[in-house]
Amino acid sequence: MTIEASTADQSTADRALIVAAQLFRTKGYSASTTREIAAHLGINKATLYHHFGGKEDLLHDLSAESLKRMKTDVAIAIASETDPLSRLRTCIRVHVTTMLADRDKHASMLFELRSLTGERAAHVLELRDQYEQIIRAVLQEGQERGPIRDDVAVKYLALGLLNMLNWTIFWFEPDGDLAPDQLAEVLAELFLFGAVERGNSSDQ
Amino acid sequence: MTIEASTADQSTADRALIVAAQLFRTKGYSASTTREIAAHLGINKATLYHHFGGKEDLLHDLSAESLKRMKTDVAIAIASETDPLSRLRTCIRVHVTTMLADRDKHASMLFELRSLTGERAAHVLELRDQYEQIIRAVLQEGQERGPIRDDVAVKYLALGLLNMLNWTIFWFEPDGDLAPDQLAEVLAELFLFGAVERGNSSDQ
DNA sequence: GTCTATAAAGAGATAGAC
DNA sequence: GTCTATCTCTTTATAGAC
Repeated sequence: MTIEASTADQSTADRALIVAAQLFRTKGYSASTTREIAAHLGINKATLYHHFGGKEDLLHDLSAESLKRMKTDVAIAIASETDPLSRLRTCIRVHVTTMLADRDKHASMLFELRSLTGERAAHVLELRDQYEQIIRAVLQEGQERGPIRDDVAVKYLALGLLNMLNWTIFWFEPDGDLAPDQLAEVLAELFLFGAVERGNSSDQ
Repeated sequence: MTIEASTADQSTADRALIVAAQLFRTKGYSASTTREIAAHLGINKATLYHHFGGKEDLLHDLSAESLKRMKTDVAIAIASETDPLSRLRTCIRVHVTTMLADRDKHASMLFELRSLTGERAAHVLELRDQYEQIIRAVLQEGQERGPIRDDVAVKYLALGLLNMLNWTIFWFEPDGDLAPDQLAEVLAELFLFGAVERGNSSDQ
């Protein structure tokens, strides 16, 4: 397993987060050891503790990094869209592409959140809630000023949307037949317009 | 934590799977110990090894149980439906209700599949593939004989559908405002007809 | 900032009596 | 089928030299 590729001119701390994320996504947080992480970094186990207080800090830091990136990317992207539907489409596209641009960190955050405790857990949960609030606001705007149906509560629109988008990180293969932005397009199309053909009398 | 509730007249092996599933879902497979499982069962650690070859057997057995139940329930339910769209609706409803009826085992299967190795992994993956083939067949039939759009490949329809349904097990709260069959209805509505209002000129 | 060495605890699993 | 007792290995984390 070659993990260290293209982490040359980064600090040891940054490289540690990259390596940890890859291990956490593949084997899970609990099954990954600080020994492995140090080995992949080419440093001694003890050296890792100079950069981080402990194993859980690695998970906290990479999770926080993942969510902050998500919040920033999506917030910037939707700021330049005025039409509610375009804004939602942009939201979906950036969510998927940002997520898949760093699969390891985002998957680790999504799957291993339960392994965080105390203040570290609280902080990451807070960041997650802030991000989801952005999504819910876009959906609500779509109901009030756009074509989004209002017979389904925003809560469940957001639930369905995040289900569809987040779980993708499990299945996505970088060498598959769709690039991240193409996959995002398919998922947006499916979420917005549904699996049943439009314009037919068979609706509902 | 009271786990042992309502496992009275079951074999020790069955009770062990129930207890293991609850721990695996909550803390993850790797972070759960055979000591904890035995403690919740009220038996000694060593006794567990009379019923199972090892910790991984617990995960394998409960995962296989989860998938076999899913396959059986869905296969029986769709057999009595002839209309392609009704069949898909039924598929979604049974998937969600069966899954949520035993959250612990299904969530453990979904999340901890990566912790299985060798033949145990191969067997569970085979069961999962068999189940997904049932879903794909229903979607394909919907394209050929029903109103399901054929501009999105079955592969991605299945991906989007399973994303939306499976991830729900993470968020579902038994004491929430929707019962499993009501939640299934909302998700079916969303997947089939999309988030954008129908019948408007704003489509596409 | 990195190392050697080690502490202290917890893990999965087994032997053998009852 | 269940127990006591224990083995063996691995884990996270720290002390202290360089």
